[in-house]
Amino acid sequence: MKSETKIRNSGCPVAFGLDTFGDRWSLLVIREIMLRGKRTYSEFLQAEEGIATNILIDRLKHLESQGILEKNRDPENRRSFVYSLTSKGYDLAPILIELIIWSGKHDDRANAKRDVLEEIQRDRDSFEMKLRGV
Amino acid sequence: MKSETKIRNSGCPVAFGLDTFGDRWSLLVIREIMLRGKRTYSEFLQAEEGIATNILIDRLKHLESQGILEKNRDPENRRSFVYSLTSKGYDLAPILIELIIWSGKHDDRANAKRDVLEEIQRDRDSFEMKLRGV
DNA sequence: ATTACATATTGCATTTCGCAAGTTATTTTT
DNA sequence: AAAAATAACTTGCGAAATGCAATATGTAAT
Repeated sequence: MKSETKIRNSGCPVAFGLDTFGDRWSLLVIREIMLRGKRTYSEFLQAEEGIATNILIDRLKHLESQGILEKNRDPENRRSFVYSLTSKGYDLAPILIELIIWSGKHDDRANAKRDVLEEIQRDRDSFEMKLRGV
Repeated sequence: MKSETKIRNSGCPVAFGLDTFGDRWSLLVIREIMLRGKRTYSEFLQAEEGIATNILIDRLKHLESQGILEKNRDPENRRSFVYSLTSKGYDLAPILIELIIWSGKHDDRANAKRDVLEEIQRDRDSFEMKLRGV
């Protein structure tokens, strides 16, 4: 996990966030958990974007080391591990929501999925509560 | 600019946003413009994080091709170009704000800069207006 | 014409990524 | 108890992206 060693450490909050989860895959893993209820390594692998196994495990370890995810054995399936968001991880919900709003406004592809966007527009606060599992 | 060819195109708004500006440098360029009033190639190069020249020009072209930036000659210095945000680019303000809020909450380094965070907390809406140049 | 400045490009070593195959640990089936 | 199946990794290697230094191109001032 080399990516962890390279820290810009500029003190800027934007740079801090980018160092923590600002790569092409971390937010997709977080989306799988927060928006789609996925929890295990093999479920993340099935995501439509097709993440490679070594990249996935690298990101899971990184996010875990950053206190965004935590890993525990699945009590219902002893050979499986469950990744879940910490409160620090759930605090990413507003970023995810703003990302969805931005894309909803600017992605004009016909196949763009609009259901989540409409749900946000109806009631953003309760959508955020839902993401947080409250 | 190979990064442009690799598009996940999954239809998911999170993936769309990540494809558009979800690398380690794009948001830093946008920060330079939106939060620090920087406008030119050489100003971006001076950012504390130290972006390489080839990466910078790659990202500028990419963001321009995505309609987030536009490039014009500086009327006051005819040998310089000015990059500015389009309205699509300014719409990234809420994402930047949420990123700053998240980092402000979770970056416990002593040197983390808190002035911007406090300004957001006092009045988020007028901070966003300020970023948008309104 | 020369110099200086600003933007951009090129070459090359290093790092990361993506894909396929293999490994380890645990559980189920026979 | 042995074999098969499942889940979570790990490894190897070619391809792509990145970082750094040097060079090139275009514009303006002297």
